[in-house]
Amino acid sequence: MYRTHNCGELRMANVGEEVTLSGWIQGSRDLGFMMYTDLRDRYGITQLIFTEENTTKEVFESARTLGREYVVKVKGTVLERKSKNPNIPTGDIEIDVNDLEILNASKVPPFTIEDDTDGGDELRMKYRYLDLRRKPVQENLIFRSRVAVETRSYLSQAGFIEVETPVLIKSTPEGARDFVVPSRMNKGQFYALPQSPQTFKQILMVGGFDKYFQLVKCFRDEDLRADRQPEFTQIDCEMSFVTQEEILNTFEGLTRYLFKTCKGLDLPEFPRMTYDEAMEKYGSDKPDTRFGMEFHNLNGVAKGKGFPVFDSAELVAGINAEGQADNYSNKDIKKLTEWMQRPQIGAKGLVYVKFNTDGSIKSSVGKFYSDDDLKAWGEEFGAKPGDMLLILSGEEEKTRKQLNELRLEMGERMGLRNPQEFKPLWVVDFPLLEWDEDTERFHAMHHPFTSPKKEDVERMMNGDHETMKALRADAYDLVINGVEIGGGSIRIHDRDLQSRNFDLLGFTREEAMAQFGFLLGAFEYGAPPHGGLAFGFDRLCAVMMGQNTIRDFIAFPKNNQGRDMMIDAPSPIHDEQLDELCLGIHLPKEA
RNA sequence: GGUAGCGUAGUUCAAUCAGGCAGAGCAGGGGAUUGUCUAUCCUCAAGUUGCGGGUUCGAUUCCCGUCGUUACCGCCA
Repeated sequence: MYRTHNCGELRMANVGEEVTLSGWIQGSRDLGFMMYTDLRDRYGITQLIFTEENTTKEVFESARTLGREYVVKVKGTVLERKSKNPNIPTGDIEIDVNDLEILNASKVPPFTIEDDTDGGDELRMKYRYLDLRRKPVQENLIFRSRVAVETRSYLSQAGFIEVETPVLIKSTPEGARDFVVPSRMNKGQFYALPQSPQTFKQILMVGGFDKYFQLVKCFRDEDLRADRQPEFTQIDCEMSFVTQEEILNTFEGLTRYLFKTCKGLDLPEFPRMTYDEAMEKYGSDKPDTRFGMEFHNLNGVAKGKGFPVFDSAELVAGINAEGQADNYSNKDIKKLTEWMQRPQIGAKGLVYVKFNTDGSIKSSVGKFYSDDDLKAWGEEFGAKPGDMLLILSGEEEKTRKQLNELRLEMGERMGLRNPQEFKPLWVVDFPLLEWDEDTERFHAMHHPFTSPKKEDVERMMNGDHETMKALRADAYDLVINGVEIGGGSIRIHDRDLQSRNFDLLGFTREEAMAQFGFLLGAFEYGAPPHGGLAFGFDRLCAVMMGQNTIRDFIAFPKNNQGRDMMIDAPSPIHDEQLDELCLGIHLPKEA
């Protein structure tokens, strides 16, 4: 028997017991006449003690040969410690070892297996099996498991059926780039890995499974970020005979349940905000509502006073950094301005107005505006003495985007983005279509099966080009703390409306039939009204734990270049494999 | 595809600004140590400064290229 207990469970109550433990050597502290060794497994750390008095010479000498990460089995007696360690649960006891068996030696690991490791990202990924031994990574994966279990529990309880959908499917032109898989039996043809099980879950609705869910891997061949992996997991759901309202309530319920059971937290309200309002007040379709600092439009009070930059701008708008007037010297503001002018943000400049606590007003555009003018601005914001307005101007969409970055940065600097606080938000009424200037065609903002709002259907069937830009969809996103957790929509279940949507998206009838004929076909056999949503499962876990990278919630993640550093994938394949698939490699020529 | 940063001992970093013997913490080896707990003290070892080229009497440092990596922008229905 390798163990009678794990390394995290022995307490004072066990004193005197003969126990057997197995685990990894965390480290040793050799005091000469006696030696302490920490034995670790995923449950905790238990201290082993070897002394000249009580330990046989053979065992003691063997113990001195133990290196970090050796795997051992020990037998011994649980003792009460003379000096206790209040920092760990097993800190009151130690094991007086009388038998030590080295199960496996270990090379010296390339980084320390500690909570605060000295290992960089690259090493940690290459030696992921060592990184996985670290407590923070284990805690994240255990948390993820918990969230998965509770998700299944909640949705099953609510009558949802978990159905698996295929991973080898068909490439579709819309959306992200597909990962493709060559077919040996169908030479020259390819499967694609699903970007999401979208069409399958809709088919399941036609098939009568009126409540479907799945924890499912999705694949998108796009460039990566800290919160984006080429393969990721969704909580994918679809329901029949429901309105948007019922869907939002169902998944608000799921979200509340997950926070309650996995974090012990009761979430506050799930307010609703239209896409237009989010863009206007926050310049983002995923605003962080842990803090206010909403945009205020200054077109009315700032234009027509002779400041050419503002006069020629489509939008003049700003935020109020409350109480920051004294915290920002001219130098600080210059730095902030330079930060805003980085190519990633691309602001032309930044105007400030300080309402100093002594009642004076200071502004970078004081030359053009009287104190009374500036006071009028302050009134727009409800600014108090000590507040500082930060104002941008320019083309409307760009300015909003830049102001969003500024707002988030100021929120960060002012400590308003508390990782322990959770503010959910439904953003609703997304536009149905997005006009792409480059390709001169419409894209589906959500996906091509999204239904326009009922009141917009008539206009969609008959309207002109400009009308199409203004169509709203029954599409919604759940945002928590400025992170898009997931989204969904009511789907089109009518074949004619779906055809019209394909028309607008620039599909010919033939293309639509070739790509989605199976779905259009299904819609001719009594498709129920349906809708659904999907949550990014990895992201949800990260947000719940207040972290902004999803990598440590995935056991074997890929790096920025989409490489698995541990197994070193992707990799070339043998010529025989290529031949079998009738594939040739044509690398791009060097420039 | 782009922008920015990083690449130096097993590892995390310093030295690079202004070219002149490449240094520290941790990890590792050896020793000491009567209650440690990421022990402490002494000591030893550890380097193709990512790679290639250029400038220079001399390059870790400056320049060009390249590769790797991170964050972000584009992209991600």
